[in-house]
Amino acid sequence: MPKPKKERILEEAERLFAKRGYDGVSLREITNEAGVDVALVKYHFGNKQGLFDELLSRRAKALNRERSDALDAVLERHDPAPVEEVVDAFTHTLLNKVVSEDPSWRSYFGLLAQVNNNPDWGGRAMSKHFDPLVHRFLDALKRALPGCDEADLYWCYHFWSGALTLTFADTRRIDGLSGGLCHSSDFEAVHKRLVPFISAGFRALCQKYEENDREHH
Amino acid sequence: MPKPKKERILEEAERLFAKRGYDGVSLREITNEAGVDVALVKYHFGNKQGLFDELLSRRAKALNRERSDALDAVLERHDPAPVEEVVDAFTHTLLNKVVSEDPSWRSYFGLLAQVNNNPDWGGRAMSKHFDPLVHRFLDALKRALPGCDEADLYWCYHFWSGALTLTFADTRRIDGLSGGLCHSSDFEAVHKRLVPFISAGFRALCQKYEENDREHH
DNA sequence: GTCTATAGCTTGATAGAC
DNA sequence: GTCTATCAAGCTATAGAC
Repeated sequence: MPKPKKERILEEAERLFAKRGYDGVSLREITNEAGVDVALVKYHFGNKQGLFDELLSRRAKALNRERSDALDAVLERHDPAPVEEVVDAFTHTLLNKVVSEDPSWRSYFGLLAQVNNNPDWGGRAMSKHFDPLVHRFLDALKRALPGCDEADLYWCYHFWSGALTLTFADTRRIDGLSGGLCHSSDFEAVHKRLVPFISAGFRALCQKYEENDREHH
Repeated sequence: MPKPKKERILEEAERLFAKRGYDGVSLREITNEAGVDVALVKYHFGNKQGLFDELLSRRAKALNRERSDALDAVLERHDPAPVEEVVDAFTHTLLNKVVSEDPSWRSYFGLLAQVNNNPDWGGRAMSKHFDPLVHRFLDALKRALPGCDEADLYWCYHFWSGALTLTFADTRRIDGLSGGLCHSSDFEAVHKRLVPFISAGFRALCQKYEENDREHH
């Protein structure tokens, strides 16, 4: 039994939008790749924007639940939890999906990279789907970093988000820059490094008191 | 004396491409905003891609020299220089231009944000214009972080680049996320926080030995 | 659900007059 | 350098048959 055509449209659209952005792909290209007729886009999704919105939201729900559960698991072990564990709970789920599962997740994150950096409507779209979850994580980080300034916390998340989405954009720039030493699509390498990098940033900006009474200037 | 039309095209193109990306803007929209005829694009730049390339390169040269000079100034004072000073020399120049000078620099950095996150040809374009400069900075950081792993260094730069360009994309997401506490276009606020954030990340991943013989585990 | 057929418009590009 | 005029191709969207 072949895949439903609606599903084929979604898959190809996800793949192509991730590569070239909303305006860089036409409906005809999507439907040609999917082997279906253009008119089906109207039938199933209303129009191009409707197709795109459907792409964004269909995976967001499951993803949010999964990451929320990951945070719960950390907080059950200890609350306040160490910065590293909270950061890892946020990032872990994404990078795991990219490495091991269904390759269409990779397209989805590429899509999010496009949206996150879109100055026109990307901010609103990201907020709509992910801000409630982000607030949960920032609350946990706030407890991990007592006395921290709220604005610092939000800016740290901003830097984190930028580092993460550039990774998912998979531009292959680092391949050349590093002379072949690193690879843009080596998400295991990122996984190993992103959590300590970001955690150190949070601590540097937001950690007002050392945990122990060790001497420090 | 009115501005040359060639200049007006460049200005409007920069502004619009920064907002909506290469495929999101038509030549007619650019030339309408500039109050000139479409055919002038062909005359001055050959075609749409030629116009875009000209936008990328015309400011890159001056920018690279300025940042290279900033690095020289730091290294003259001390080599190896502290991580913070090297990171600051890279970032300082950009953020200064955005805060105080000609508003078109802001458009230019918005453009770079689009390019840096473009999976299709963005990596190549960024490399072409900026990799030599980046290598100079990474060399300085390598000396500041003796014994560090090269791959770690490149990935740190990658995270840095993502954080910086999401800032320049100016998506206004942080405005809503923070409930109005932070503003996407508040580059002074970023300036204050980006350098310590990124420096801490570099140290966390790349610093193999403490500078003093202070006790640590 | 799926297709044919097409309307109506915009796109990038360009030849040629001035 | 600048404009008028136009082209061929592409686009999204949709009405209507099956």
